[in-house]
Amino acid sequence: MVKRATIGDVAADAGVSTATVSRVLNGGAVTEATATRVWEAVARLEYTPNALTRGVFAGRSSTIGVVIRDLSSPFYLDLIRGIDEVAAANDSLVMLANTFRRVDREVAQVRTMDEQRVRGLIVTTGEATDGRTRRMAENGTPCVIIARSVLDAPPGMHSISLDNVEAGQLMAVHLAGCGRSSIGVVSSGRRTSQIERTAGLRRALADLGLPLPEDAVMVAETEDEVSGAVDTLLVRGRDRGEPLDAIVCTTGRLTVAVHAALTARGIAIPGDIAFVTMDDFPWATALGITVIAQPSYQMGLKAGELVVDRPSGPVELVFAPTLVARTSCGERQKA
Amino acid sequence: MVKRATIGDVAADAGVSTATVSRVLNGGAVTEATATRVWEAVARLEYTPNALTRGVFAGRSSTIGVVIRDLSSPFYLDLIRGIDEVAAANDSLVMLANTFRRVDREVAQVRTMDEQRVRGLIVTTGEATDGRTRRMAENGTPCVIIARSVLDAPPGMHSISLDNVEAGQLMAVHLAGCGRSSIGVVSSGRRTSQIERTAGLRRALADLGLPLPEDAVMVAETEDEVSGAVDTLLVRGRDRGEPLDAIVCTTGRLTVAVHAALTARGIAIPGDIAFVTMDDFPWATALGITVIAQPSYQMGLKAGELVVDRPSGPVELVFAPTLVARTSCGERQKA
DNA sequence: GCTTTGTTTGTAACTAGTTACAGCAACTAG
DNA sequence: CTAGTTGCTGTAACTAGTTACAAACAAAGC
Repeated sequence: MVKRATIGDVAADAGVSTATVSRVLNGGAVTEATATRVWEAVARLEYTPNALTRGVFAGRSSTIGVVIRDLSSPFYLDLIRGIDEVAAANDSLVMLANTFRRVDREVAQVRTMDEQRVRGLIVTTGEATDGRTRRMAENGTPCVIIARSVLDAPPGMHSISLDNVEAGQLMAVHLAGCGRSSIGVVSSGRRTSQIERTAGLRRALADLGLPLPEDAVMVAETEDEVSGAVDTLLVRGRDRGEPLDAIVCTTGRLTVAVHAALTARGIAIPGDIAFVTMDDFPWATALGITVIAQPSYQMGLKAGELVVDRPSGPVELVFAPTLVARTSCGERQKA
Repeated sequence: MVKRATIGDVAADAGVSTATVSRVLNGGAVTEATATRVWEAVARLEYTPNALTRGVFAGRSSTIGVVIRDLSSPFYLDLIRGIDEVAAANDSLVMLANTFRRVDREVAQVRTMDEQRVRGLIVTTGEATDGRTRRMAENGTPCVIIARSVLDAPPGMHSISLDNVEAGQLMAVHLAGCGRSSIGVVSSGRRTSQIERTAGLRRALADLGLPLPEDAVMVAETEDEVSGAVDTLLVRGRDRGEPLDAIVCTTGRLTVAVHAALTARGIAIPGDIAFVTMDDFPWATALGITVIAQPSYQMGLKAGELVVDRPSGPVELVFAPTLVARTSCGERQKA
């Protein structure tokens, strides 16, 4: 095993002090002749500076930490792409952690990010990590909370989210416009985003004279629970005397499962039942699925900028959703 | 801005030396009474140890570096999940970099990973980074090259790849079994994996008495080039007097584009043309697309283990592909 | 009661860098 | 010819930890 060259080795090889090598590397005042000799030594010894040591002195590393709940969601993928774009433009790297939707791992990974003294932290975690991110913000590490807003955020603690009420309303108006009136909802749980989307949907539906009964909303935590939830929705609609003519899914994570549950029962989309879901994805076009799209790449860009630019106060950004109409709600095709 | 507590602050607060605090934190010999006082000080000051400083002393950090060419591919997503699994079990984090398929960024990011003194590096880059990864391996940083093999790898430099020839052969046998004889191939370029898959396909086809002409293979570097490539393939087949009855895509990255090109032309799958592609993905079931699946999660697991376990010699692992038959090749359904 | 042994703790050196400050040489100005 | 200024370089202190070594102390053995 070959030992790595240190700045001391380079200094010895070039016949100067470590201070001078450091100055050459970081652009201080040095003679051109000295600089040349140092660069030659760097090349000869294949010197690669130790970013950890640099980080120790600077008080923080140059990497941006990102904690994601579920890497498989296309929303997060585009978000990361946006962050990565900003990171690359600022000589940063992205340190990514996936929590697999487990709270204990969220807490552990945010702590690790803190230990790593990340330049900034972008998280999609729940409230369990708020204590630490708050403290990190106070310690001078900008933190960006994605997909929910934060009460009484201290300076340096930001949030980026979607206007979820608006997302629900867009769905309601679109479904009503397509002549649907008996709607079932598959939601994914207790997160604020889910509740707001359902609330927006319900309010807009009510405004259109189409009340959404409480029992027309089913919660499915995992993909396995989706099939049963869809069944229940179908049965309840029939019992109510208003067989379902539309299914709304309030989370992109369960789109595949809901779609599979419907087709497995031989239900035609949109023939029998209309289908709208959250988050655009590559195959939505091929499948003709109408979705509410989030500007996830833009959100990632903004998150990265908040980390790099370090605005003084807490910043709260809310992005507008857009409806991408395709064919899954029985949309009339343009002639 | 509140300054972070250091080990010195904890020591002062507990009335001991920094050495004792370090011993409490890392499990050295200390009285229970001292340990209690130290832990109380840690809690009181909300002390978070600096992983950078630890890394300086240890000579390396505890994070695993991963450089990915294209985060949007489901193959890489599962690979990362596998790596992350091993990382989590070993108190590591994954530091991820996306190169957006640009060689200059690959080189820069592998260098940054080296500067960060990652515990190990897992890359899906091209040959341009081999010089550095070789050197890193010699310096004691295990490197795992994904999706291609490496000639004369030094100790600590490993490779994990798919049996690409076998993948091509599986496609050939399956298509022939479905009664297809005139096959067009959309490939994505000069990478070894692509060439091997096409070679395997051609060889197995020839064995079955179905030669694959040179001009039945089109290269599409980007998604934009796919539509034109498919057109050319269609025209050439017709000119040859053997209109295409199957299209093979040798990269998962272009699956969406090839599928879209086919459906945009009103070509029915599998009615008019059969379709097989690489890499399984969530929507493949819904769409009935037959694929050659890679055990990407397992590959990630192995990659992570090579980093953590540091076997002495160079290890070369080749995984077997499996064909997941659905309906896109006109498969006979089981009764 | 003294020596031996073992445990706990502190001192100080070490990791690989950065930087404040001082020193020294060369050049300019009086 | 000397004083002041400027520019380059080295010394040494600093970052926040870890650890080898030695010292201190108590308990046990003789």
